[in-house]
Amino acid sequence: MPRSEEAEWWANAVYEAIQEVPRGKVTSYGHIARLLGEPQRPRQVGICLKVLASPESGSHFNSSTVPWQRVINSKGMISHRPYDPDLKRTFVYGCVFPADNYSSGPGSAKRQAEALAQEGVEVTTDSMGEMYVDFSRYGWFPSELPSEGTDEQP
DNA sequence: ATGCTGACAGGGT
DNA sequence: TACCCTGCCAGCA
Repeated sequence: MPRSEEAEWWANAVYEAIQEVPRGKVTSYGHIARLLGEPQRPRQVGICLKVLASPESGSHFNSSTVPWQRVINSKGMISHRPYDPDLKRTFVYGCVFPADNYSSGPGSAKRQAEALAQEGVEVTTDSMGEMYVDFSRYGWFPSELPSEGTDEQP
């Protein structure tokens, strides 16, 4: 979880940007980073999603208010969520958070695919078991966030 | 303190 | 095409 003020700002910006992704569309971690003017930080976008709160937490941004399922990697693939069942935690990146966290932990990649299918996005599985979305049909890659650019005040 | 992990991405070989 | 390397950065061992 973000602790410093800057990290807090970043996480909130990431969540707000993701809320702009329309239902039935998908974008990439890297694109969210570019929209926020930080093209070098796609990983930190993934981190924010990983620590996204559960709805029960009472947090403003949580897995029911942020369409986390609409963010996939640049190859159009639903990213893996490494998980070590023996450790009873969702892998090694610092924060230990509950394995039943809806948007992360075991099975969350499948939940992501299901959530996408539910909003009309076709998810295909290749011979390796990897799940893909076709960006040419469902991709959302605007050059700017709706709020910026056209709407600047002098 | 140091080293090493990642829900990533782009460039180089 | 398929790796490999390099930024990126918070939190454990």
